[in-house]
Amino acid sequence: MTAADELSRAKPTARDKLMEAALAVIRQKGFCSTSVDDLCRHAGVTKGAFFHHFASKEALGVAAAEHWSKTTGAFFSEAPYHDHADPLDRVLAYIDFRKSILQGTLPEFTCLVGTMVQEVYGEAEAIREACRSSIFGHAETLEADISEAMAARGIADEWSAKSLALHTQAVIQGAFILAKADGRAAVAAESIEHLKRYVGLLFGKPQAKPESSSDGQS
Amino acid sequence: MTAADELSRAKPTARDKLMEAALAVIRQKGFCSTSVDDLCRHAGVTKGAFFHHFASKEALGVAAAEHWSKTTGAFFSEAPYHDHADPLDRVLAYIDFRKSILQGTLPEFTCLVGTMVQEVYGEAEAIREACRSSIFGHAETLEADISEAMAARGIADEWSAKSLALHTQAVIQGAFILAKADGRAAVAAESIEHLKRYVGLLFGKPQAKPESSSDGQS
DNA sequence: GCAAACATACCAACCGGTTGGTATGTTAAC
DNA sequence: GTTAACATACCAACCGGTTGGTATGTTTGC
Repeated sequence: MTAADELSRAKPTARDKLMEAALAVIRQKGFCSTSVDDLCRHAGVTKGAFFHHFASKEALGVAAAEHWSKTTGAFFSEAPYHDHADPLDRVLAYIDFRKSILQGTLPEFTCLVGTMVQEVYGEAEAIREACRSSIFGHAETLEADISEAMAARGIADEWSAKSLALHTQAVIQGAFILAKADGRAAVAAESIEHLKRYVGLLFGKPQAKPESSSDGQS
Repeated sequence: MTAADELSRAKPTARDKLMEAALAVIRQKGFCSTSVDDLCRHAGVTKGAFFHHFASKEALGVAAAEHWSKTTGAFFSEAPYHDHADPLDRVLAYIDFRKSILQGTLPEFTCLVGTMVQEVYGEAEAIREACRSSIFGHAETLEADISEAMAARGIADEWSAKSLALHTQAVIQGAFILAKADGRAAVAAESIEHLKRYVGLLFGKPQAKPESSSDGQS
């Protein structure tokens, strides 16, 4: 039995509890408004434990961004949108999936690293870089499907697979901001629908009613 | 001579200086990381002056959002993109304009209210509402042109002028986040290009090379 | 096998500095 | 001479971070 097995199975360490607390509290209150005491209280650990595991609050921010990348990476890699045979269908299903997970309260579905990087990009370089890596890394998981879809349809336009992948992330991040401003998720869902329509138009897919997407082969 | 004339012309009051400081400092450091002392120092006024004009830091945040609405509202209403005869050209020119002002450092061209609302949406209801009003109000200035363009082309799809106007703001806000994460503006410009391509495709505009846009009439 | 030596995980109390905010002036305009 | 516009001095609470210390392994020498 490895150490990692033991950690993940039975007894969560103070570090584990602090990571979980960080995702929840920072998404609700933001990074700056979240004090170290807040995190310790929420995690049920003491300040001594906090600074045993993290050299500073900024170090926790970096760790939280990396933890976010890991957990969301696993979440998306196991999601069902990869099952489509056609690469374009996979991209469109990804967008549908992003829309479908806009459920619950705002802190539950908004993005930790998008929130953090907006706050600290100018002050905490290490956090900025960790957030960049998370967002751009996630975008890269889309790039292959987009490239494949472009090749299958002989598309070689003025836009690249990479830029379209990043654009999807921009739309999603922007949708979160509008949702936070509006206090509800509906406006975010509509923006993601526009994104899906855009990708469909780019690849010459006939515009269909959003309800019936069963005949996915183009 | 009105009071407003006097304010804007000769001697800026402590309030004016604090508003100007708020735009600069909050866009650089974020709302929470900006202390009242920071603002006073940057504005060259004392704390007494601050709390003479604002009941609290939150009240300054609300005032800053309203000031932002006012100044950017004037900036955009005077911008040249309104000059096109065709309403679609006005919308496309607006998007071009948004792309063209991605100049200088990040705090210089990013959005104050988009930054603030992401930080405080759950904690400071008054600020959230002021930011919402700023973003959604700006989107409304696009709605008329979009509606007109839809009517001129007989478009009545599953999407509304309002939702497209809000989508443009989502893309722009999301582009700012990616730019902050990346530390450079280029990624934002590419996302805004995607937005322009989307609007063009929505309205059946033939996709043209971005260089030659002289024959704007469709 | 077992104990000394060391490492890890965690805790309660505390520290100096900063925070938003206040109480009490002083100055200048009408 | 009253009122709005500022300045000075100050406060209690909170901030990130440090301290000395304990409990519980883990390794190593013999």
